[in-house]
Amino acid sequence: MTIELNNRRYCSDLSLDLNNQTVELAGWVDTIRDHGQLLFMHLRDRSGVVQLVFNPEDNKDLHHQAEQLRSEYCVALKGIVIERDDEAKNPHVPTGMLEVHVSDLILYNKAKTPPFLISEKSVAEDEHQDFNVDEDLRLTYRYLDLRRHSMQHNMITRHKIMREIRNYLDEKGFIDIETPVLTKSTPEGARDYLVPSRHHDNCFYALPQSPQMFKQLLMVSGLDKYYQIVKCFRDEDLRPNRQPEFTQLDLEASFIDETYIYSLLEPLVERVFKLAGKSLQGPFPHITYEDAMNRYGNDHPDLRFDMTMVDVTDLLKNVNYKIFNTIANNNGAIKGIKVSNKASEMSKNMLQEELAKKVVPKFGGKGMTWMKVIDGKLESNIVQFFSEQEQADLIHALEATDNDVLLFVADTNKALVNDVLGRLRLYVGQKWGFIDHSKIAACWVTDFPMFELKDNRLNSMHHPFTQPDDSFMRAQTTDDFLAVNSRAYDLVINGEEIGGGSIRIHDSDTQAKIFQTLGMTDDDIKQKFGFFVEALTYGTPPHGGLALGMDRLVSMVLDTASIREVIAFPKNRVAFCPLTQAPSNVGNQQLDELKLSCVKNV
RNA sequence: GGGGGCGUAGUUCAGUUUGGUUAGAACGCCGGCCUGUCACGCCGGAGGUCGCCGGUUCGAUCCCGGUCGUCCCCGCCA
Repeated sequence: MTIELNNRRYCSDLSLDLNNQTVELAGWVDTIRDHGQLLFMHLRDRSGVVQLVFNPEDNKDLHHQAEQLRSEYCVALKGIVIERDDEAKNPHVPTGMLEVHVSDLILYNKAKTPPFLISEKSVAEDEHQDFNVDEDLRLTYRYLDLRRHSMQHNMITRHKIMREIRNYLDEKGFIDIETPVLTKSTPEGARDYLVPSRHHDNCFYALPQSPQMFKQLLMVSGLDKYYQIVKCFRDEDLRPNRQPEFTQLDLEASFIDETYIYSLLEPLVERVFKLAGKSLQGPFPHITYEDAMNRYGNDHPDLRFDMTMVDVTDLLKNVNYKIFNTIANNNGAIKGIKVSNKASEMSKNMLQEELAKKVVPKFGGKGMTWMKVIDGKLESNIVQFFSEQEQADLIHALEATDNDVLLFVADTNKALVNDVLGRLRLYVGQKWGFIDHSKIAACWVTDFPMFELKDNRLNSMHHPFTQPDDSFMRAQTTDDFLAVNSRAYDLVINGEEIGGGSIRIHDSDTQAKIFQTLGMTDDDIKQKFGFFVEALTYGTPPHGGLALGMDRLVSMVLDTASIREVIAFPKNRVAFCPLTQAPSNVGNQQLDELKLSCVKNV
């Protein structure tokens, strides 16, 4: 028997408009409910499920055939759409008002019992019901994991986001141009993945950490507006939200400034989140790097809640509390956050034993001081060391009112105070319900330092092609250079860095001085960036761009636990693919051709 | 590279505290019954190298050492 499938429909396309009509469907057996005579089944395809009915009174042979079916068997069928009786309708399933009375059935393939349950039962109420299976097992059988409805939803949404981005950038005049994957190793940044060359002895390609130099070369070429959704590779240790290969939206444009980038990206981000029914409005707030560090303790502030850090060092220069006094008078910092309206809920025991003694030390802090605001006065285990004036100053500085809790971190190392208190802010915000998870809070972080000290040497904070501010060409000393800001910007959403970019250097004098400042010799430059510096001398336009981490963005839009949920075939935590067993050994013949040999480490 | 957690049935987990006869549950799977189920129900059944190697012991899933795998935190990620 054959069933004509060119007009087949998806399960969730079925509606009462098709009542009493014949339809063709194809997919996998999702669930079976066998009543001995009447046999119900859910058929699943990528759109969802629909209930099939086999009644032996209608067709005994067919019913017998259907009784042989098991979960995950691949089938096609022909049947009539029938509206269910009212009491038999299932409001939890989108097609629950109807069912298909099957007349013809083809079994394409049986299936072994899968290593984990694929059916998600189509229970709409808790769509994110627990799917708790070891991730390596899921990755080993990823093709079955991807048969699950929620994974298909993730993949389909990812596709829609990519399509939205391409449409938008096309509207804006951007051209999609591919850049090489086999390319040149760059000395800066992350570790490169290397590919040995068979044609050139002792030579290696590197997989791109990003198409950075190529996209700038495209601007030299006059292509003007470029974008690409492209894989990038970095051989660093993995983290939950990090993969050795990941996808970036990479874009670059000429004759533009920061304002152009902001106004280009903001509607794009809005449209992307709108695909998942989430709204946010531009313009996104701007916050300088310095502000972000001082008020939030990191350069990727979570603006979904307030609780900003306040510096009270100057108020406590004469305080009797010895720890604070020493720190305040030795160039240290004392900073606090206000936990609004939680004094009655946060017990002294929790504040002291949990936060001060366990949580804060885990964040690298030496200690934490807490105070509660009760009847306009401060209460804590150390409040007697603070004068009335100092107490009033603290309440005023943190704009505290009754039932607030103030948490302070102090250290002679100012950067440490920002770091520890920033982490504490996030911890408290999370644990005590200050984060509104329905909210999308985006911002631009700007005015990054151009350089940072790394192993006591000047190092590019963003990358060496970033345009510095005007003070750079005058700068001489290390301190001068450290004071230079760059024209870089990061896009931060809900406390996560989603992307970043900069206005680039377009004249070779500035570029040369940057390389020089970074301690690179002429030979270094020539060998590593020679072609690039040369290119800058042929009429380079002013230009700039940005790259967005697409895996993180999609993961955020879909609210998944990790980026691996939005990547079809990810690597696991140790950069291994349990499905293909990559990376793996290769034969000696392959190694010989590459003139490589493995040094066994015994 | 440093620190920590975990590894028991196809899956998710109990059990190990205090070593002791036959290692359990739920779901899944197989068989039987069942005409309106949709987490169908009822009855029955199969299914285990307790990650691996070694040690202690009369005896090890349990204690100790090592090893492998995996997850988390820090370093790292221009």
